[in-house]
Amino acid sequence: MDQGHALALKEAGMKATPKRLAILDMLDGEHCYASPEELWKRLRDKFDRLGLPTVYRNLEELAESGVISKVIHPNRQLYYYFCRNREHHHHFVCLSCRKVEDIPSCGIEALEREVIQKNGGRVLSHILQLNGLCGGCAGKGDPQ
Amino acid sequence: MDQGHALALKEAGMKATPKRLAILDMLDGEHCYASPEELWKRLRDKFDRLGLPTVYRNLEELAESGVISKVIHPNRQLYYYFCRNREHHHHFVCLSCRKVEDIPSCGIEALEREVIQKNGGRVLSHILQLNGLCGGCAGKGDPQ
DNA sequence: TCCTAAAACGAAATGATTTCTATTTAGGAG
DNA sequence: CTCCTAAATAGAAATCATTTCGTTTTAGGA
Repeated sequence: MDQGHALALKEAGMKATPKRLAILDMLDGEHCYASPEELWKRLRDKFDRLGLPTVYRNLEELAESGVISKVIHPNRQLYYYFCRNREHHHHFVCLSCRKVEDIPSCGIEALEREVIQKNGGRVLSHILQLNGLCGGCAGKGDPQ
Repeated sequence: MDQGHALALKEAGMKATPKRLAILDMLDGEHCYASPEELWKRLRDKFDRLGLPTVYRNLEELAESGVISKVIHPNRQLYYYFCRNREHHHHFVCLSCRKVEDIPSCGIEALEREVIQKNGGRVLSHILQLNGLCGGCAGKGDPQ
């Protein structure tokens, strides 16, 4: 159990409960995104009781406070990814093996300024994500 | 009924059925994205019979063939938008009034090349969308 | 005009996600 | 080290947007 995670939770104003830490630990160390149910199934044997809603709730709270990030998936189900990179960045996600690579820079802030200058208004958030096949999966058939 | 829509459907290899055209017509002329159910409710009185699944199916098919585009919404429900701009581009969507503005250029192709060069693999699609409040909605309270 | 694949119907199913109420717990205060 | 309280969890049940299915209708080329 990474002590740094407890710290990250404290900074996010969240209690460092064992289950919350376990969820975070499980996401960490993977280079893949995972669904709530998958994480739940893998964590069940670590706890005598662990509800699926607890996993859903924690993942959502962690994403909201920026500790983990959401993946936008074509099947529109929820997937989450833990990223050590604390800088603002984006992801290239493999639709086959679920590997996630960081995208270095995006220059999207300039785009935001341009849009606001032209249309007015306010940009609250942006989504930038590349979907595809990672180096290992490309050429090994279609994505699942 | 815009005759151009029938043509667009033909080009997409889809039959120009009255309902499909009506869905397309309704989306056209708006600068807002709409949900399947909203479109269905507004179209019901134009037809003695119109099933909600029909609206869902058509919107999905139209989006798949590139005639309309999907909006990625924080509530993860489906929304669609008709865009006259046939060039590759992206959108700034207002989370309050649902207005959609085109984003001129994105330079994302260069980013794709950069990512592939670094990590290998293949980019199948990308998502770029700005979420916020349009000029009219900014400063009028929080988004719904 | 015919024919056939495509489209539409609509009731029913689906299933991921959320809600709800009661119970437990983390962690700051004393 | 206790207490206390807000926060977190359990788990069953509900939700509800979306999809499926088998049947009927229709667009549009032959």
